[in-house]
Amino acid sequence: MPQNRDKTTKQRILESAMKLFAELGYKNASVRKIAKSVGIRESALYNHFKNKEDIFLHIASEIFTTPFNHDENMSTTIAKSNNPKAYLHKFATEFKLITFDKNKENLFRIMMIELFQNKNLRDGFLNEFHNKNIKILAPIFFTMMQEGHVRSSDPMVMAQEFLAPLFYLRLHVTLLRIDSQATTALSSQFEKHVDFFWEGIKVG
Amino acid sequence: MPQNRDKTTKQRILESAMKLFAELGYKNASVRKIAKSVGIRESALYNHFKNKEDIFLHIASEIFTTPFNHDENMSTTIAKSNNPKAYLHKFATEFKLITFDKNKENLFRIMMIELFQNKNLRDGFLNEFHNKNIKILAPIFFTMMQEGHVRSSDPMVMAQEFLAPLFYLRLHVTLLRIDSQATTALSSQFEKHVDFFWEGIKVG
DNA sequence: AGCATATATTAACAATTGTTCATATATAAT
DNA sequence: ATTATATATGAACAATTGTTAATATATGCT
Repeated sequence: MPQNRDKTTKQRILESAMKLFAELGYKNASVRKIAKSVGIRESALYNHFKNKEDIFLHIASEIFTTPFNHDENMSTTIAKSNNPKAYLHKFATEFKLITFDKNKENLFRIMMIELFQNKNLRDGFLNEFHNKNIKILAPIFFTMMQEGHVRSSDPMVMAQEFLAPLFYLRLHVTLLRIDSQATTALSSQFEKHVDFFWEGIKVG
Repeated sequence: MPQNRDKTTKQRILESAMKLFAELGYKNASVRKIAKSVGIRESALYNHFKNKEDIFLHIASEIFTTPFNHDENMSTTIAKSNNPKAYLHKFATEFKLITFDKNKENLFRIMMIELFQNKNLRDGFLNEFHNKNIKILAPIFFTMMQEGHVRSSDPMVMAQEFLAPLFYLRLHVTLLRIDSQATTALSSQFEKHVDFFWEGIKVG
C-alpha cells in the first residue's frame, strides 16, 4: 500500500510547479526545474504524474474554482433592501481578497500567461469567469432597478461595467507585485470603484 | 553595397516573427520556425539580426508607440464645448479601431503573453499605456467638471473607470478572435460603454 | 524476517533549442 | 571582368528539453 507521505510529495510537486508555472510560464518551467525545487530527481516526478502536462492540468483545474461563494438568496435580499450598495462592496471586497491572496495570485498569473496559447483556459476565462460573474451581477442589478434603487439601464451592460474595473485593478496589482512594488494606493481603489460606480447608477 | 532587397528581407523577418511571437509566445517561436516562415534557413537570419532577442526587441519597440494621436488643444476645446461626450466617443472609437487592427492585435497579444515574464513590457504597460492614458483623460474630465458638464469627482478615478472597460473589452475581443469566434456583439459595446458611462457622470 | 509495493536514483534517448563557422552564391561598384 | 560586399546555405556545436528503462532503496504488511 502506498504510504501517507505520498500525498505530501504529490502536493509538494504541485506547489512547486504552481510557483514555477506562475513565474516562468509552462514552457520555461522545465521538469528538471520543478523536480529540483521539490528536492527530487526529474524521473521521480513520473511516479506521481503521467507527464508534465498532467501536472499542469491538475493545477489548471484549480484556476476557475468559483472565487465567490455566491449566495443567491442573500444577494437578492440585499439587493431589495434599503442598502443595496452594500452588496457591491461585498462583491468588490471578495475580489480584493482574491487579488491579494498568494495562492490565487499564482493561479491568476498562470491563467494570464497561458490564456493566449491554451484554448481550454480561454474557454474557462470566458465561461467560468466572465459569463459566470455577469450572470451573478446582472440579475442583481435588475432587481435593484425594479426596486427603484438604481437607474434603469441594460443590466448586462451594467454588470460588465462593474466587473471590468475590478479585473483591470487585479491585473494592475498583480503586475506591481511581481516587481515587489507598492500596491497600497491601488488597494483602496477597490472601494473607490464601488463608490464611484454607485454614484453613477443610484437613484435620488 | 547592400541592395535594396535587404530591407524587404529584414521586414519579412519582422513580419513573420511578429506573427509567430503572437501565436506561440517568445519561447515557442523558435528561430527555425521563424526562418522557415520567411523562406530562408535559420543561419541566414543572423545576417539581419544579432540574435533572437534582437528580433524580439525590434518588434517590442512597436508595442507602445502611442496608439492615439492625442491633440491636446482639440480635446480641451471639445471638453469645454457643449458636446463633451463626443470626445469620449472619439476616444472609444480609436480604441475600437486599434482593437480590430490586425497588426495592433498581434502586438497586443505579444504584450499580454510576455507581460508577466518581461519587466520591460511591464514597465511599458504601466507607464506607456496606463499612466499615459490616465494623464490624457484625467485633465479632460477635470475640465468637464469645471465647465459643469460632469459631476464633481476625482478625475484620476474617473479616468481609470473610463479606461478599464475599454481594456477589458479589447482583451475579450482579442480572445474571441483567436478562436475565430464572432465579435459583432462585442463590437457595439464600445459605444455602449460610452453611453453608459456618460449617463453616470453627466450633470443635468 | 521476508515479501510486495512505492518511490527514489542514475543513465540514457531522441528531439529541439540558439548560435557559429566555413563556404557558396548573388549583387553592386570599379 | 574583376573585386568587394551582402546574403544565402549546410553542417556542426553544446545545452536543454520531455520521457523512459534499469535499478536501487525505503516503507508497510503478513
